[in-house]
Amino acid sequence: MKWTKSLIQTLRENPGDAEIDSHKLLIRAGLARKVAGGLYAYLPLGMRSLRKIQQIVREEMDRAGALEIVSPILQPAELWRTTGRWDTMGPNMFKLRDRGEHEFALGPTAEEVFTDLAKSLISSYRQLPVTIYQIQWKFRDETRPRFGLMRSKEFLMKDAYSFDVDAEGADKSYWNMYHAYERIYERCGLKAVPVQADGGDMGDSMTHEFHVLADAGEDGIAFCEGCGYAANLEKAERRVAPRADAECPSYEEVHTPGAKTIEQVAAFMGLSGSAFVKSLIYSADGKPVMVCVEGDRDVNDVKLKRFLGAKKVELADFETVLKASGANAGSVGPVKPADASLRIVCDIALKGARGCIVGANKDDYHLKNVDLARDCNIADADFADLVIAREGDICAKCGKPMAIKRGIEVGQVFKLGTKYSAAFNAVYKNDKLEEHVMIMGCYGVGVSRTLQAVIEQSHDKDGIVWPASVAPYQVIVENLDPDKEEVTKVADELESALEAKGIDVLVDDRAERPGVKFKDADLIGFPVRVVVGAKGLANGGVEVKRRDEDKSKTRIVAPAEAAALVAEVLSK
RNA sequence: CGGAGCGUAGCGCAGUCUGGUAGCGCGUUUGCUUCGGGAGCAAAAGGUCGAGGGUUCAAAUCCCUCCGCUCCGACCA
Repeated sequence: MKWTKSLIQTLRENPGDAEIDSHKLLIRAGLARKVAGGLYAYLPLGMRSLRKIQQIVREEMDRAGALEIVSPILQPAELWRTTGRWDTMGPNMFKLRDRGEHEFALGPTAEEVFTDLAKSLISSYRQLPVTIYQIQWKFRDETRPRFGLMRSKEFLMKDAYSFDVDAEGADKSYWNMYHAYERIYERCGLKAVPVQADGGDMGDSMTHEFHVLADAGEDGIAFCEGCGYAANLEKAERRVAPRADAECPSYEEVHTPGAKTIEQVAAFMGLSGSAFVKSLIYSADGKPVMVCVEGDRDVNDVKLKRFLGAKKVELADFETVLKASGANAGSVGPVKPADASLRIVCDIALKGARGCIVGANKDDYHLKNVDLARDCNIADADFADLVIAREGDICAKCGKPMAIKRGIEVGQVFKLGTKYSAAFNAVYKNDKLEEHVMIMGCYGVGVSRTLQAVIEQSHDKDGIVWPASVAPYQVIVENLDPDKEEVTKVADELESALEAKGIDVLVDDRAERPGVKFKDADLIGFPVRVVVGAKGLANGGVEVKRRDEDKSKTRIVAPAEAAALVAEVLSK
């Protein structure tokens, strides 16, 4: 391929609306263009990389024994009503009607469609286990698309669904996909780490997210250096040393006019945040609950939800707060709330806490010298790990401190159990003609997000540094003198020789100055650059350099041997 | 959905406060000179100033309404 015929457009300046490096490079290198907020067109270069990632995913899925199909993007509402998700997915799903007023969704995922298909295709245990997948565009009405392809309204996802006769089989299918994912990311040149995640509505289901570590990542992950435990912040469990607080005298009221937040009260009283107990009124499936954590901690909604066994938890509205505690938010505390029957749950770190400062359940007042056991009505069983893990928290498994890093979620594997198959009555018959519900798993790879994650993980100040496996072209041949026939002849012959070896090559045949061409080559990030110029040819040959190596490593070789050298350099 | 900001040439921006009929850099086209890490000179093309309404002799600029985009937060299989 010749540059002058390739519609490649690079930009000298960063796009004004990009924040993170990978997003800037995506646009500057001419891989994609924004069409509207959260919607992108993949240009020829970006399309080539996207296809390479797809192909890796496809090969590894096939190798794992999964079967590729394609299902409609436009999905009928009735499938979603079967599981109740037409309503529970809420505004995250794009919904529309046809001219006959029939309702449809633009598929945000495809559990329903695949379960329904499996129901119609599978009737016997002899057909199981089976895993089906597709690589298809997905749609989510994100409230806030951002960071280019990282979070967009439309994205390419590989989604797979496994169907098994029993839990043991489902476990096998799960780990089969898990290992396929490890291979996929490795082949994409990505360091993706599996981390444990919360099963959400599926309770304690087994699930792992695959994260590419990057400061620009949207998710926090806790890592234990000691035992290798890795979990996202929603899930990460911590161990807490028992407190040995000294006994304190009876509590007393302190007037704290106008001080609402912990910081304000702390400043008012000249104390640090950790001496405080932060008390929040939550609504759990509509019922108010008070949640107490150390003053400088944040409540983890996911842990709270799981602990309470609730379907939905959210901060209560002001009315509920006032009714439950007797005060407005800012002066709420666990000592004698207005609603005497109010359940109070506490973070485990508060077990045995004495001498604390809490809200007085009376506007503009706090209490000091509170002993939670002595002064509050809290059940022993209502102490649990309820906060978001942070740097230095103690690993629940091994007792070593954990580190917090940021990650980009590029995939997830999930044991679904029978949630969907039961809703659809997707059953098989066993060898005794008895019907059983199939056990399912689902497995996603964000293909377009992976593309950007590669860039985020692999770039420098000059541009992208593509791994050879997913680079738009593996090699760029810089024809520095396209107006000189003898130079062009060498460049074009090299192009043919490389293509004959199955290597993607782009020939930069533009009548630009060398500096412009080198800058563009670095920006786009071709793994190997070959320079063909009159000056070089006169000095013995063409130059071969890897993008990730310094100029000083440049190899000079006779034109006839260049193709072989490029193949060798590329394979390193 | 709450808070903030921005919409002016393909891209990046100035001009808006204090109204007077649109400008800079990059890119594009042409010519000459250059030519190994984003060249120089000269010329040229390219704009419903986000949309609609209002005030005014006159609106990119002031007022109103709407739309779009971005950031922070909430949310996120």
